[in-house]
Amino acid sequence: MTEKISDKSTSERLIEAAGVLFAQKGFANTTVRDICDAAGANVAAVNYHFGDKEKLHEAVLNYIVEGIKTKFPVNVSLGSDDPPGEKLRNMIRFFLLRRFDPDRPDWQGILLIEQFMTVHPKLVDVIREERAANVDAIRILIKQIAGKDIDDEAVDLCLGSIVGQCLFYILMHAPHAPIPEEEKIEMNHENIEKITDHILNFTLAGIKSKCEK
Amino acid sequence: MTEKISDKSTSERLIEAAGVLFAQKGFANTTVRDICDAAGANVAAVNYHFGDKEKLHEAVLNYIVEGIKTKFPVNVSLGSDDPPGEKLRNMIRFFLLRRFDPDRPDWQGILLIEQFMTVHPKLVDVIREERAANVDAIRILIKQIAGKDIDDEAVDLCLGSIVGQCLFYILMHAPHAPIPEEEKIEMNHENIEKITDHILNFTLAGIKSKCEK
DNA sequence: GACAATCTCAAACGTTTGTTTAATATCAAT
DNA sequence: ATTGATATTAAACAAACGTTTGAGATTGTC
Repeated sequence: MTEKISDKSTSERLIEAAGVLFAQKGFANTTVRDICDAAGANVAAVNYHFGDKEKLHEAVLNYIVEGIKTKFPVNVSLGSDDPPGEKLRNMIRFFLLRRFDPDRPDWQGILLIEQFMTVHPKLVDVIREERAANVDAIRILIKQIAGKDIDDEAVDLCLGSIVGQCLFYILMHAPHAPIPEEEKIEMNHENIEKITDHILNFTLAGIKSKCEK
Repeated sequence: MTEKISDKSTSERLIEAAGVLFAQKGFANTTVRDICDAAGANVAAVNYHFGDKEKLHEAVLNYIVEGIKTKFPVNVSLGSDDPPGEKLRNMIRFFLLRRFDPDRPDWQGILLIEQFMTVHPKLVDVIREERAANVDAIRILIKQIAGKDIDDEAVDLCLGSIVGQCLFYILMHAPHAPIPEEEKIEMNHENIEKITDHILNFTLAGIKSKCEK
């Protein structure tokens, strides 16, 4: 009698085992035998529960995206009457937390970032929709912060600066990033708040300097 | 009699064909048969000239790195007596040009960026060395711009903001980035200058706001 | 032209891969 | 207890892969 690795169902164990391995070694370098071993399942389990390896991949990505979208709806604060700087701060913070949520296993964030380089066709639409909405929201906030005298080109440049600053922390924690481990900032709640404040203030100063010309 | 695809040597043609395909589909998804077909060579050519597929990979990466390091030595301007803002501008500009050099085929930049996610062991040392030198240089410039009253933590936050802003443009042009093609800014010389100036000014304002607290 | 070194070629080899098969086990409902 | 749907298993399959082989072509040198 063999010991069960966890009390979850086989398909759940497969999704989580696959997620860890995909994040670790990439989709192409992970074999279904690896996955099934890690999940304590038979080699045929992937095909029985998901059809094939590709569909398991889709299931893993959906599993992550669904969780993140409900927990961190980036647009949530836009309806309130907070000042635009406060709203911008919320968006920056959620953007970082989507990758570094301490309550979520790290492989989920890693896998999502990897999709920046090689997006899965099934995810393209979901990501693009969300992206378009977020980009529009940030553009509006930038205009509100800057006042009226800022042209669209300048708005887009500022948009790039905001997103870029967030991307830095996301990328520097990619598992194979060429950065010595000891130089990586630990992304706990305290540091995330600190970084969020920095990005916000840095950005506010940058935007203001933009319309004083 | 079969037509030669180019007048370059077989090993050169293999490196360039492999580079294009690796950038397009990734190392694992590219077969040596694909490479040899594209290079107009026999399947055995990879093994004859490089030993195996992995060593060809290394050869491709070396081929790119050597070219970039000699053409864009990021530290080159640090010795001069230009004002620190000017030096920072040069570093930003070179950082962007390393990826977007209009005189260099695009796959070279793409392949290098992909290494951010899954660094090849043979490249880790080269990249880390360069990175450490560049990071030190930028830190010094930030301190010079800020004056004396800025602590090390603040310097590192500003460093992240600078690198992040550059990364944004590099990442948004990854071949599979979830960004509609029509929204990508064309990275020609004119726009690179424009973006460089923006990042510089945005950063200068950000740094100054940092030491007025 | 003869020789040796270098290179190219079609064919085949041994593994690894994702997938399928058919038999067996599990379990709820009647 | 029997039945039928669902799930798991060991074994095998076919295709694709990186690599090797041995024979032939090409090239440079004397």
